[in-house]
Parts: sequence; structure tokens; C-alpha cells
Amino acid sequence: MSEALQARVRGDTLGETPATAAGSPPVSAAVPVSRHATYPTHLDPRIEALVKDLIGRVADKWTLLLLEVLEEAGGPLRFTRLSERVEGISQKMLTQTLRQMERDGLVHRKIYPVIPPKVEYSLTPLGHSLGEAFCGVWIWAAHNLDAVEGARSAFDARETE
Amino acid sequence: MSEALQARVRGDTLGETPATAAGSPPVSAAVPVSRHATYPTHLDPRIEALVKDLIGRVADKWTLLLLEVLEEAGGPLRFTRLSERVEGISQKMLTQTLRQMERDGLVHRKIYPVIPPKVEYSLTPLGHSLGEAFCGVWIWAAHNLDAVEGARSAFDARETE
DNA sequence: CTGCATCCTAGTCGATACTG
DNA sequence: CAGTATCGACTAGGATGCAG
Repeated sequence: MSEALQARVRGDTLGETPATAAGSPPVSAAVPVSRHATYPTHLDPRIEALVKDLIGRVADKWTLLLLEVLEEAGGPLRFTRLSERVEGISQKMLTQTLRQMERDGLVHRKIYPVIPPKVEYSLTPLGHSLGEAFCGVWIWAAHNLDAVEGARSAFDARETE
Repeated sequence: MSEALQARVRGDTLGETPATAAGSPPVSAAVPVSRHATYPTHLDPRIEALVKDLIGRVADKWTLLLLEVLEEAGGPLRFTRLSERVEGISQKMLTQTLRQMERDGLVHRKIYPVIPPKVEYSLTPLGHSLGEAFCGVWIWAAHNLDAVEGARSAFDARETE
């Protein structure tokens, strides 16, 4: 899923996109979920590719969960607190995901040079805005859970017959 | 990101994922209602889990791409057309993703009993609505590409120093 | 044309052990 | 406490070959 990303990270020339919104106002969020049949990304196939890539990365399971936990917490959380709240995550994945999110500018990592170590993680404005953007999907999911469950049952029944 | 899904589809027991199994009515556990107040899903931790799961599945790379291609096409597309438009997808993944989406009620599969075979795929209203929900994320991604790129460069530079 | 079955590999995740 | 390092299990996903 991340070939393109990898390429970009490595420095390959894949078009440095100057931008989608160079001069536009920063991250206004309010989940626009618009109505049109066509997508808002017909700008440039290159940008589209990057966007897809970005989405793919950001739509990772743990990223999503961490995003929500941090959003929910409303403030900084320490490593251990996070691992407690995100049930089922291994500390490896926690570290890894946090690093990625930090790299992508979604979370801020504050280190207190004390013993024992203390590190606090919090959402950056960017991270927060992403959380809001996902709100639409979140709502969709909550709203259409039954529909999906139903479709699935129907499908499985059809298969089994 | 979709291990859990795969597992469930296969019928494995991979502890963790709550019983979402297709036919069985949701297990109503007497779980304390959660405490947060910021997200739109503070309905029930159970639902939250399902929603997370659902999102995890639906946020898959190929699903996203197919969703967009179908959305963009505005009408039914044949298997081969799809494979042409979603660059880089193997036929295995195409079939697999399509099946999953069909199972989840996102796409409709119309088979013409002719020779050679002809099958058309189109978005169901549910699938279309999901596309719209993702619109917010899509916009966020397009809008914040540079921010993320920047954050990443900065991060990498910091690491390298 | 559509799509299932098979094989095979690269990457991913989890558990464990160790350190500043 | 907050990680890093390592190893092993698992599997997503590409390539091929075949069938309806």
C-alpha cells in the first residue's frame, strides 16, 4: 500500500505538489460532506495519487483508534495511559503508530527530561482536524451499521443456500 | 489493517473482535456507557467497537479506490474496465475487494448470463453514501497534503541532524 | 470475459527480552 | 516509565494457471 509513499520518502521525483490549497485558510474542518456526484479531487492525477496514499496511511486501524482516544481525552496523555486506553495494542504498535503520527504532524510529543522518563502525547491542530474530517465517516458507520450487517447476512445466506 | 476482518470473514477466532458475526443478533452486554462527550459515537462502547471495525474494513486502500472509480464513473462498470481504471490492482485483489464490498452492500453485481460472461458493478445507495462520507477525509487530505509533507520533512530533518 | 485455486514472498504484528 | 531489538507467526497480495 505504501510503495508510492516509500518512493516519495526516498526522494523519488513524484511531483512535488505545490498545492492544493496554498493560499487558502488553514484547515477549516466542519465536515463538509458534500452532495455532488463527482469527487473534489479532479485537480490532478498526481495529487490524487498522493491523496490516496495519504488516506491509506492515515486510515490505519491504530491511527484511527489513537486519534479517537486523544480526541476524547481532550488533553495530553502519557505513553502508558494510551496503551491502557487503546485496548489490544502492543507497545510496539503503539510506539510505531505514534511515531508515524508525529512524523505526519498529527501528534505532538513532549518529553520531560526526568527520571523516570515522562512523555506526553497530544493532538496537534492538524491531528484534530483529521479527527473532525473522519467524523463524517464515523457518523456514516454508526448510522449504517445495521444496513451493512443486514447486507452481510443476506449475502452470506445467499452463499450458503 | 484488515486482519481482523479477514479473520472474521474466514470464521477464525481471533479474540479481540467482538462478535459481529453476520447472522447473530448483537450481543447485548450490560456495559457501562462511556464517558466521553466529544465524539458523535458515544452511544455505546459496543457500537463503538463495531464502528471501528467497520471503518477499518471500509478504509482499505482498494475499497477506497474502487469507491472513487465507481463514483466517478457514475454508472456500472465491467470487471475489466475496473481493472483498467484502478491502476496497479491485481485481479485477485479486484475480485476480493469487489466481493467484500458486495457483501457489505456497497456495490451491486449484475451478471448477464451470456457467453462470454459479462458482469457489471455499480454503487448501491449505501456505497454512494459512504463515498460522500469519505468526502470529508478526501478534502482534508487534499487540503493538508503540504502540511503533512512539511511536517514529515521537518521530522526527518530533525532525525538526521 | 470473469474469476477461482495455488504457490510464494515481502512485509506486518505480537510476544519477549533488554536498556537508559 | 518509555522505549529499542529481536524473533517467529501470520498473511496480504502478486504471479500463474486453469475453468465456466
